[in-house]
Amino acid sequence: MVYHEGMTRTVDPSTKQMLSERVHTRLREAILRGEYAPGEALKPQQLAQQHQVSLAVVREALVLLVGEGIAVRLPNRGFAVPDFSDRRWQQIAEARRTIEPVMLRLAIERGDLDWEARVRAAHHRLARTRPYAPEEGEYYTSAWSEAHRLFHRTLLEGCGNPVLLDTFDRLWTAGELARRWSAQRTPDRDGVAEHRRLEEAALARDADTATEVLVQHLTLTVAALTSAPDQVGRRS
Amino acid sequence: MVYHEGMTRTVDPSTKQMLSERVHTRLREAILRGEYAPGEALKPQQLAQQHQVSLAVVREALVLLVGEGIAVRLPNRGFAVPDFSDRRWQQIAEARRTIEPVMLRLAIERGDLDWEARVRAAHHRLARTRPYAPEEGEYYTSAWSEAHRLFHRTLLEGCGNPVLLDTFDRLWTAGELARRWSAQRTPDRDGVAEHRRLEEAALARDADTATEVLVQHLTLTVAALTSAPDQVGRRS
DNA sequence: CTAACACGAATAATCGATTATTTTGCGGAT
DNA sequence: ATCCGCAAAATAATCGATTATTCGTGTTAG
Repeated sequence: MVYHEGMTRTVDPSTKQMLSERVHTRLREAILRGEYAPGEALKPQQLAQQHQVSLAVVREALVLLVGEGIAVRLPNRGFAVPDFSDRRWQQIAEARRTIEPVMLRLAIERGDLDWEARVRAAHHRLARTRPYAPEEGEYYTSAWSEAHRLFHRTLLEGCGNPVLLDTFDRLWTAGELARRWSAQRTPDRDGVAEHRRLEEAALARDADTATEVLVQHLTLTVAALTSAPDQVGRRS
Repeated sequence: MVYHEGMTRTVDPSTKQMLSERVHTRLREAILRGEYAPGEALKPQQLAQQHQVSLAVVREALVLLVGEGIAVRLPNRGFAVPDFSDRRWQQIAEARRTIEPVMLRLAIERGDLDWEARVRAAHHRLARTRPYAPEEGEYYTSAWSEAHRLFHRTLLEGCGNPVLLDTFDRLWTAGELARRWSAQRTPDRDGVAEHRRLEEAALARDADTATEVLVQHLTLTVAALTSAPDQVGRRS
């Protein structure tokens, strides 16, 4: 009796992922990267050909994206990238202003030494990452965006509640998507100082100051982006 | 040339729904109704046969459920109902205690006359619906559960922020799922009085009292269900 | 007797093709 | 010239079947 050598015991870890997961991840990144216009249709056939997979796989990935709020679905009319309005972006920002300060209080109250260390690490990484790539110019670098997200998330991770952190993740993703298409580009604000003050207040367990800085941080961002073009354009 | 009579111009609104949506809804209700054990596998083949649809449809519905947190997926191992632990249930309850009071403050601050009217209507409906069906005994009636959800949601709808309300919906659903399998049954607490006090404080625009009552409402529920059997069993 | 292995059955994931719906383009009537 | 209605094409939704992976079972080497 022949024992075949090509046993499926040892599998290549790189190819060891579901097709739909891979397509989902790639699509997610593409949308978040802004490679699609707001409202643009996501056509299964085109995507299937583009990614060399079947319709079912693409469809699965798209449904997953809908669940995440990164795509929308119109019955019998296919999938599309959501076209978030400025209004939507303000709503997301308000939701963050509503939820994150309370989470931060919990985190400051409960965070342990490991949390403190991770906050310092995340802040260091953020502070040492250049926000803009001079050559690319367009927008934040992906490295900075990720460091930014991780700093805010790490800060809140002290609360120790995965349900709340999941809520944060959702809001952050929605915000990234909406921010990309909002009317204004991000102004040159001193985000660096704000982040440092946030870190210091949190590690000093000064909840009042920390939440105040956080609210201001979130308010300034959205205000500068949408409702106060005067500040940016300096009219008259 | 023959013009076929069965033109698709006039469509029956009842059958005018995507198959996957219908299966998704039915599955969702079945799971929330507790027809599956925690951790039980959701087998596509079985469900496809049961609902008289193809695998792809069931699969789509299941992916959608995963996105909602009502099902989990293990790569190459299929779908299953999540087995929420008591710990998870406490985390969800804490998340609600964290988020909902702030939302309620917003609602009380912003709610208009229409909101007031809807709050009264929702409370009336809740108060006049019998929580338990004597014959069924097992659990809350679905009518009461829905009225309960709608009362809490209507109360928060005054905030006018769909993003926050979406967050509420998620937490509520997760809570319903987790509560069903938590160790304790719901004790005979005077939820009726709590709801009335909540309504009154909200309509009186008394944010402090309202949030206090809400926090207590949420705390008592989870405490009675999980961490304080003493209160229920009255030991010694 | 234990434990690892091979084999077969069950189930998950994927695919290619079919059916149903919407969109598009054309022709005719007002 | 514009609008309405009917095909034809495009695209979405669904299906049945194929391939890949895991799980259960019996067998055999140690």
